[in-house]
Amino acid sequence: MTASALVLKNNSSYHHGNLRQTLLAAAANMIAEHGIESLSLRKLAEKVGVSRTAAYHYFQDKNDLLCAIAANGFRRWQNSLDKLSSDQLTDRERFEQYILGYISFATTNPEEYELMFGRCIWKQSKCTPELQEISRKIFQHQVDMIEYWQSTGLVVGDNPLRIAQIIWGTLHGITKLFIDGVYTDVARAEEIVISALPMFIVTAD
Amino acid sequence: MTASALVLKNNSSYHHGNLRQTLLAAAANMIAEHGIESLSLRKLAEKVGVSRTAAYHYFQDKNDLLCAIAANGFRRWQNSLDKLSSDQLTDRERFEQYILGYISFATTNPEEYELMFGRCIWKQSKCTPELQEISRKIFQHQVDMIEYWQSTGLVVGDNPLRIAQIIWGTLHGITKLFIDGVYTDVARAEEIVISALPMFIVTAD
DNA sequence: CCAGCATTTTGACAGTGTCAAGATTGATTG
DNA sequence: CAATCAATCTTGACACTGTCAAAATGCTGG
Repeated sequence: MTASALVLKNNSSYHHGNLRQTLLAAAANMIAEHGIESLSLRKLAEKVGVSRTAAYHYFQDKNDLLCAIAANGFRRWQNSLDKLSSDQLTDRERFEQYILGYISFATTNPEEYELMFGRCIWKQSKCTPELQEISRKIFQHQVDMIEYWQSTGLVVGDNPLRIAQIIWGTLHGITKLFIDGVYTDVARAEEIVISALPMFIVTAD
Repeated sequence: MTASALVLKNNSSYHHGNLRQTLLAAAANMIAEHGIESLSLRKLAEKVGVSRTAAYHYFQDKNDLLCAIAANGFRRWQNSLDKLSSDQLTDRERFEQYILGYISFATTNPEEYELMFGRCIWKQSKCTPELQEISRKIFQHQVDMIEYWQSTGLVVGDNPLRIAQIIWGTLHGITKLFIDGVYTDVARAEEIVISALPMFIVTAD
């Protein structure tokens, strides 16, 4: 049993402490450091100081664990969005901050982003009900935001859903070209997306 | 040795015939049918009727095989682009056909597209020189096309490279949201991208 | 104190990529 | 034509993976 495991252990009642939280935190760390594909349940168990199959009492399988991490990611993204609405900004400033915040979130947590919006979870429809719920809520929230900006005349187009899909698609695409390594210099993502802004805004700069 | 292996075998000189081509074709089929992540060298070998490690004489490792498949994909995409240039079209028609062709290519060969533009190959810089070469050429070709359309006043913006990156990002993003399963109805990809067209074209419809 | 239950471990299995060493076989050369 | 050679393919082995069944552990309520 490692020292770090002992540190994480003492705050709760049962055998190992709250293993579920510990596993989630450790897994998120490992993913952020070494990428999704190099996370194995066995290495995770060893790092936490627990047996190979201990995680199976809290997660149905590996996919279930990944969904839980993704759900946490959506919660953090939700917080960013909430903080954005509470800031005192003009509509235009808020729109720009939304765009920049999206890129910032994705590029500073690329592996978490991949988990949230990538094929790993969504492709084979192995999406947890919890994840389904929270992600659907956030997708809707984003559509609502853009619909609002459109209704005030800030954002172009006449079909609210469509323009929301296009803007999201653009953000997602530029983001992924960078974090997947097709483009190498991640720092440029923000520049590019700023250049794209005028295409979405009605009044020219 | 299975019957299908015998069929594939007789056309060439050596032991198994041209195993390299056979492996590439079979692997591409398996990937197209069941997805990248469910392709294993062992299942592939069995399907071709050959031993587990036979492929290692033609490919350094699994990644090398995937790169070869991706390179083939780029060659097919290159052909589409060449065919597009030879068609007798106005600039605007050609631009629209390029956009639609991109979506069409990606949605009819989603797994190949994922291989060509996804993290699997590019992320850990395990990109073959051959793949590096051909992909770089095509990326440049696409940038050149958009630069030309911009020089004729068809496409918006003042920085050619930037607008090329943005257009590609939008295409890539919308594509990936669909083929990764975040959006479920792939048929809608084309509609969305058509709605996005006016944003890139100078004169309104 | 002990029965029961939540929690964790051990053992096992099938599957994976890949390496080292051996077997096969078509081509080449004496 | 036969012996050698090198290209080609197979066998054996290893470490690693996810996951299941069964056993062991240890806290908690009666």
